[in-house]
This record gives sequence, C-alpha cells and structure tokens, in this order.
Amino acid sequence: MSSFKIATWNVNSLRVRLPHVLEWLYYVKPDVLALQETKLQDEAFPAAVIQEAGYEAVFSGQRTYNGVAILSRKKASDMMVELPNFQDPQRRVLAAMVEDIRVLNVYVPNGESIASDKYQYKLNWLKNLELFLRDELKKYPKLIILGDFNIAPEEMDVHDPKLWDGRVLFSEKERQAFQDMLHVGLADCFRKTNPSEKSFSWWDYRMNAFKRDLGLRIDHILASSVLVSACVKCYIDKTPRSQERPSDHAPVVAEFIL
DNA sequence: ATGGTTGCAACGCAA
Repeated sequence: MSSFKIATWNVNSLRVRLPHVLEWLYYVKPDVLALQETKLQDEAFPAAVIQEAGYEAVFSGQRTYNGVAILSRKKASDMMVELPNFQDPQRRVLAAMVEDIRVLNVYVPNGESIASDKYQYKLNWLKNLELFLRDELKKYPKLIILGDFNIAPEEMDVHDPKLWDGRVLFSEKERQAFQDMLHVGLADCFRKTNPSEKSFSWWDYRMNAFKRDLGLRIDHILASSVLVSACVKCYIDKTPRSQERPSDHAPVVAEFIL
C-alpha cells in the first residue's frame, strides 16, 4: 500500500507564477502536478529550476497562450501532445505515463460565449477528447484525466446558478459533454469524496470575486473506476489564491491509496 | 453596473 498524490493547477503564466509553484510543491509535495496556461515556448520552460526542486518535467507549450506541463517525482514516459485526428496548433493536451498510471493533462478551450465560434470549437474539441478517452481507457485501466475543463458540472459548482444559467462554462451542451466523458468510465474525485461541498477552483480577477467567494468549480480530477475506489481524499487548496499576485485558479489535489 | 482585472507584448486579444 502506497500513497499517490496528484494535483492540477492552471497557473496563468508559469513565468509569473514559478515562485508560487515552487513554494506550493515544497509544502504539498505531490507526486504529480499538471499545469495549464504555462504560456511558455518549450525553449523557455524552467526545467532546471524545477529539477532542483525535485521534479522531472514534460511540457508542450507555445508563445502567449495555452501550454501544458506535467511535473512528477519520477520521470514520465510515452508522451502524447495531440488528440488523434484533430489537428490543432493550440497546445492543450499532454498525456504521459507516470509510474503505472496514465496521466492526461488537459486545458479545455474556454469558449468565450455561447454565440462565439470558440464555443463550437470547444464542443468539437470535447467530442474529440471523449473519443480519445475511450481508446486510452482500453489501453490503460489506471487512468487519471485532470486539468482546467472550463465546465462547472452541476448547480452546486456555481456560486449563483441562476445568474450563470445558459452561459459559457455552465451551458447545457458543455455540461452534457462533461457527463459524456464521465460515462466513458470516469468519476469526479472531488464530488465523489465531497458529495455536497460547495467549493470553487476559479474566481474572476475582477469585482473582488475571490474575497466574496463568487467562483466556479471548473478544474477537475477524473479517475477510472479502478482508481476512484482508491481515492481517499480530494480538496481544493485556496491558499495560493489568497497570496500576492495569484493565478485566478486554485490547485486541486487528489490522494490515492494504491 | 454589458463593467471590471490580469498576462502577453507592445495593440488589442484571450480569459
């Protein structure tokens, strides 16, 4: 029996948030940390500094936008950076093996608004992710998909469901796409271990949203059935969000006894 | 309150 701790964090620029990440790794010591919105080209990724902190890194980045990375105590292998049959210059996917677990880090498109072309891109992207997940689950029964899904699954995941009704991040089609992913054979670790807790993982920078706790739960850790039953704890760590110059997202952590 | 804040990059775009 050993403990395995995995986390996801949209850092909104790893260049700006590197000190926050290093401090957080020091205190929380996860086995794996999946990052989104690194906003760094691969040549600029701070692999050496992260290695000094005791973590290996794999990454898929670009200038200005998007970018994903997986930090892990043990070196990751079998990396994939594209959804099959879906050409996309946006760096949003990073799958890798860490120990004997398939880790799939995603930065799902935001969608902007339901009238936007970006909303259609988001739905199409999610459909392709679901197809990829079906194949991945066949290959890897021990699978965790985590990241910024940009979807609040249920009313309980939104500070004001009436206000957010029909809006991007909480629209029917996005929520259905999220359920479709679960039906492939996954469960939401946070909801599984905290059936009625109203906690958020993202708060807008504006309007003092964090202080007023006007947030959404859009960052998730989903696990295959073998792993969900081994998940003993899942929580959102609000500490970094309350610090100076924070990301607008908080890290989400899941612990497994395997 | 159709605003507001942040990051990138150097103006407006994306979130």
